[in-house]
Amino acid sequence: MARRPTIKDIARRAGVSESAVSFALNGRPGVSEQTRARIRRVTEELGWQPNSAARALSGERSGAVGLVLARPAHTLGVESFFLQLVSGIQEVLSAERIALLFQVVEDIEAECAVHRRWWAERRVDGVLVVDPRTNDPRPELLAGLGLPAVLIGGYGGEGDGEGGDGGGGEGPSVSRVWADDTRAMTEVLDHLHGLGHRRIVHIAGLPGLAHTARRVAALRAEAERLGLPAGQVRSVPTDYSDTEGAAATRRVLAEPEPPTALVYDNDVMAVAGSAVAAELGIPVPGGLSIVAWDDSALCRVTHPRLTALVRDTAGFGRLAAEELLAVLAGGPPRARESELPRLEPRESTSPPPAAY
Amino acid sequence: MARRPTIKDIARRAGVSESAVSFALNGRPGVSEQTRARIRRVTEELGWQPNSAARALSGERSGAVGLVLARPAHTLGVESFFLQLVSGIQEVLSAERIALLFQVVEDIEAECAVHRRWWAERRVDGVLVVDPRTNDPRPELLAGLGLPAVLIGGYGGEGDGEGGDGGGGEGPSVSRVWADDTRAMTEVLDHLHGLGHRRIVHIAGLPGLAHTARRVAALRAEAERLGLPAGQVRSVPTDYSDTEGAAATRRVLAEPEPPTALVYDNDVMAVAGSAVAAELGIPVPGGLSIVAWDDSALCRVTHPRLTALVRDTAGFGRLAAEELLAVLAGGPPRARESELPRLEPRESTSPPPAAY
DNA sequence: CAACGGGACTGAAGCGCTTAAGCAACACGC
DNA sequence: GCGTGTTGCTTAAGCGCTTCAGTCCCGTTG
Repeated sequence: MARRPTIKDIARRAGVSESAVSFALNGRPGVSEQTRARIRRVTEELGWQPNSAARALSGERSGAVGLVLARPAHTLGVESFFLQLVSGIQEVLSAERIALLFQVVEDIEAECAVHRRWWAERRVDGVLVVDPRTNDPRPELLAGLGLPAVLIGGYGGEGDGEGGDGGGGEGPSVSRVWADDTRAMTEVLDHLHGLGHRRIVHIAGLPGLAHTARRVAALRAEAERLGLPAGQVRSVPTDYSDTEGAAATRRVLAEPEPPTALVYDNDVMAVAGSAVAAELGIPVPGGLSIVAWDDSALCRVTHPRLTALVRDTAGFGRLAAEELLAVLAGGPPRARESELPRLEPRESTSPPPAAY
Repeated sequence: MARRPTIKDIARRAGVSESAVSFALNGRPGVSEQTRARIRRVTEELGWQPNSAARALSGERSGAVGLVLARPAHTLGVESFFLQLVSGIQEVLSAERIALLFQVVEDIEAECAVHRRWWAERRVDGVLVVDPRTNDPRPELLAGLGLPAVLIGGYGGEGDGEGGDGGGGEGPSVSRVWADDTRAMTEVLDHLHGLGHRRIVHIAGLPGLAHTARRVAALRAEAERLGLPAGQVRSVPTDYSDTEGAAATRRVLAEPEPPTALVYDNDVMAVAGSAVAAELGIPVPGGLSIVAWDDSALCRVTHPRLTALVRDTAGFGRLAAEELLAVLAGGPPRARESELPRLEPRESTSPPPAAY
């Protein structure tokens, strides 16, 4: 086990003081180019890397950011969304040598506790917050702690919210990156309506999540605009799991006037739903059209392949990480919109059955 | 933004020295029970938490462990395995207030670089290593750095390997937790053989991974024992992706004498394969039996539901985390076996078609 | 009754780094 | 010749914690 060199070792070898080394390596003025070059050479030779703890202790920066995933264990795992997001986030972070602390917890209370702890322990310089909710306690908590944060998937133009901080009323009080679910949902509905569908059910995700609320609202608004009564076009809530997705599908398909098209809030439920249709002997898309929100391998492995709303999840993660870096650098809170999800038509959508 | 209290604040409020506080809070002797109680009370009041950087700097422990996932981006995401594993790991770690640093990278060289960096920066006290390979460079690297590690999914009783360290030749040179893939594969094959299948193809995962090699070897050995020629029972490699899983399925089903049963090395490929069968009009299980290695929601959402090898992945994670804690506490390297994967028969397996 | 032992606590150093302040050497202008 | 900068470095303090070597006081003991 090799001993790790410190700046003291570098200083000795280069014949200068420790602070000269620190200045040189951090690109600050006060060292001649010549000396700087020599110090850098010695550093290379010794393979020195800054001790993160020492840096954190003096520099007040831990060089790490945190991300908590609050999901009940049974809904974990089958979502492609998450790892893609993380991999995008890390592309940006690791270029800046920032580490990612990751924690999985059961619920949002536990998540808040983790944030408090990280803050108190000075473990992280900032956090990324996923799955924003309606009445989300987290922005307020984080603002209170002064822990820089970026909300991933928040916003819908709903204003600066929690008040106080900003003063002016201009811009959001906490940074966010978001996708325009409202417009995406509108487009999906228009697409299905254009194909001739009039009875459409949206198998929604967890009701408490902000984007679920926005999709539900968008569906209702667009249905109204198209003159479709609420009984024919509506949303039903689930917990995102395959189980509830399948159950909801079974339920609505058993109605006297079943829908001719289903829009699922994630890929897992869409696949589960298409299996239910197969089981019931309902042909897809002949007897039922299916759209999945979020694309993944899943949508491509079913038969027929599922029409899906594709988005660049890794890109979304990159955007979020960039935004967090901007906040850490002292930038003002912003809301940045990612590109609009794109509807990728595959074999699971077609005009409704003629009988209708 | 509240200022975070330090032991100095506690010391002042409790009327003792900082070192008394440190002793009291760390449960060391040298403080009376009375004083200790008082210090604890003040600590509670102030809501103090140790500054992790300061602790790391003096105590030589960072209070964090690392986990790197080296996967090309396109195979990321649809695996339930991973998040389940992490959630199990964290159940154990967070009870000990140990943070998890998580990093996703493209390949194993990048992973090694991350380990080196974490070590040099003293970011982590130890690491968890997933996806062990044949000729894996990581155990040697980590042993060289003196970075405590636990291999997840390694071993098969292949001995202590890399030599040197242990001296005695007793026990492995690095800790591992493992599942007995060999026996599991044997059981799967026996099950299929018992049903009457004689032509069986194993759609394997990445050839470089140690457990793939073990499963392949186990398949061959058991086929031999059962007197089945290598042409009839064999493995074909893939990269675990749905695409290659589907392609391999298509390929073997197009052969003049196609297999009557397929064993997939993960759930995603199994689902993709069952979609290919549907597309080709081959009934499952009537015309083709399918077994998935690793269960997840996926296996339950297809129609028919897939017979799968179930294992307690979160439990596996817990075991790994516990083992890492043991290593950090100075324990000797051990190989701990997790419970044997259990074959959960569902509707995708049956006797082969009578025609055969 | 002085010497001793030990429990309870304090002081100070040190982990590896950053950074404010200090200082020597030199150039410049008047 | 002397102030006034500048440049290029050093010294020292400090981040919050741990830990080791003392110190002090009190009860024992020969």
